[in-house]
Amino acid sequence: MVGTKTEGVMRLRPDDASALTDRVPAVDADASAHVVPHPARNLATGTLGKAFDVLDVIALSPKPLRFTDLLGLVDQPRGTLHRQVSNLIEEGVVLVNADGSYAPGLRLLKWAARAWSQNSFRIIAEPHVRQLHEATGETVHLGVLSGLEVIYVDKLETNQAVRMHSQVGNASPLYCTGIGKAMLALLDADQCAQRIQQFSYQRHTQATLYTPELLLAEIETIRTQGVAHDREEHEPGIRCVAAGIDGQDTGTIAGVSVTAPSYRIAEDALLRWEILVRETARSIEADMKAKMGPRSHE
Amino acid sequence: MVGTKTEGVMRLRPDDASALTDRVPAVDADASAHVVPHPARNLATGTLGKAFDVLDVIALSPKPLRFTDLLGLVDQPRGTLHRQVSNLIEEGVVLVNADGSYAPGLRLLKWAARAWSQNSFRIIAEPHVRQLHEATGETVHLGVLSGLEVIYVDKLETNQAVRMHSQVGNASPLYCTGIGKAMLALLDADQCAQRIQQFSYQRHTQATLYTPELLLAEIETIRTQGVAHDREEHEPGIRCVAAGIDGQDTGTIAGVSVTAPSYRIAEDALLRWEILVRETARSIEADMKAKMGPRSHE
DNA sequence: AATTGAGTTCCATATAATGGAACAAAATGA
DNA sequence: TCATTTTGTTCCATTATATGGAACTCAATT
Repeated sequence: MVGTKTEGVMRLRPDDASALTDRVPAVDADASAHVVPHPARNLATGTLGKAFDVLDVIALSPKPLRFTDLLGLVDQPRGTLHRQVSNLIEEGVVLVNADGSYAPGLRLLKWAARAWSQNSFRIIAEPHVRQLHEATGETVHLGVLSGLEVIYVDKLETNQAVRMHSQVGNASPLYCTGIGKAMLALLDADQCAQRIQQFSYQRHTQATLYTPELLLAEIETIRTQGVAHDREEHEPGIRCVAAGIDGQDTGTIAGVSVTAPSYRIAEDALLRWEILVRETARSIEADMKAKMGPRSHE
Repeated sequence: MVGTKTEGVMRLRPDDASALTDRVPAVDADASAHVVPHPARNLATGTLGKAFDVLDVIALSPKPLRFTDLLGLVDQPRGTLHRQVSNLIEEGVVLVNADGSYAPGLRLLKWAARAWSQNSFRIIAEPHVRQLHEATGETVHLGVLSGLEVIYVDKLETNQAVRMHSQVGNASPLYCTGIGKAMLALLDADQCAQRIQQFSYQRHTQATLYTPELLLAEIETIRTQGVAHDREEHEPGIRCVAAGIDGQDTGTIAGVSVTAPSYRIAEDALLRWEILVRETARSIEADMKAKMGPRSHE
């Protein structure tokens, strides 16, 4: 019986990419960085795949899209696209704004609330993540590999703020985040290489590893060290230490990390984190083995 | 409508209530919902509708379902259902647990995070909701009408607890919640009557209005008073005062509420809340009118 | 070894999605 | 103001896709 005592609680926050606080200047001052399409899209197989493809474009677009905008982003004839969107609207997963632009619908919230609260990996990992948070006193993330991205499923913030935010459900690229790189290092050569090819690299900061070569070398290092560092590669001024979690026969690949602003991190803290984060990852793996068992198929 | 008891251990929530009592409401496999936007479920139109129907059953089930369980809940032949589920899995919206049971997938989180953060109604309502929270010092909910349910899109809790929880995305029935009843009172006679017929009533508490007649009378009262009361009709010991929000030509029907445990509510507070909640609803409506404009099409 | 139950695959058929083109409705602009 | 373009919507013969009954595999049970 895995996770019989779920806390049906999900916290969402507006997409504020900053891993840390609101004081981060946000690199995306230049809109051009954001305009870049949607990196991790499925190759639409079947009717369902195509519909989700459209939903993806609508949901993941940084700006509201109207019909013609969509038409430019999705490779579909007008009539077809129109019907696909109509269906999505009728199903409540897409809604139409006042100006005719589309947005993802609230029906998705309901599904997601369940997806989060029922997720057995997250449930198993939670106590370990909390322990890491208490041990370090810094922000801790828990993320899961999904395609070319890491999807965050939990976050414990250094609670200095009055309100506690979370960015559950937000996604980041693999190549410029600690958890992302740690997960890549866990994949077998093929899987890893394949993804490294597919990324559409962007220099989020000066330190971003923005070529397959740089990334491959980094991942080699991560493999030997067992931890990954994000040295302000995603957000300026933000560092993190992460470790990958290999779900083995459960099929889950995930990661944990500790994050903090660079100026606050002492050398010895960094070392201590490496150990703690690695231990946390190992504990979670052990717990998964004990509580989840092998996956039956696929 | 939710355990605001901060003791953190015995938190009961709509979702996991069934984890304890195994009466299993068994996913309302009822009904012939037609005209309503996206009804609870059923009458799957097109391939997409059928797929979402399956997803709904998987996501909304109180207990993990394996293939044969699903087969009993969805009206589809084996071969068909198998392919539908396979497609959902391939698309990442359904995942397979270790024991072969299905669960909603994490891809939904990403969509939902966007749906929430982009939702213009929620954005407009937020400052008003926060103001109400500050004025009352009690838990405040913001919910939107979706089919036969209210989906909560925001929640400000009385922050006595260390961790702040939210149940964004959770859904509750219309007939036994303050916001739900307030929204019903806002609908035109047809829409209202239609839903009142479709509900599958359950006596959540002693006070639950569990027949169409009781409910209709209540709604009449709500119409004249402009506020709805939840007198421990959903959760024992929990009361709330709610007001409906009529989005007019935006098509949105929503509601706000103030919630607290019965023992803590003084008579004068109740009166004060009625006024504050109603004012909040009116302010949100005004803001919507100003900032959203009419919807272009159905 | 025989039997049941759960899950998966196959494939002729029916059904639903497709997409080009014609149509309607706003927005533009001269 | 009316013509013109842009944007969104509908139609329908064609084609691709989903359908579902049946046969099959693989474990558990007896």
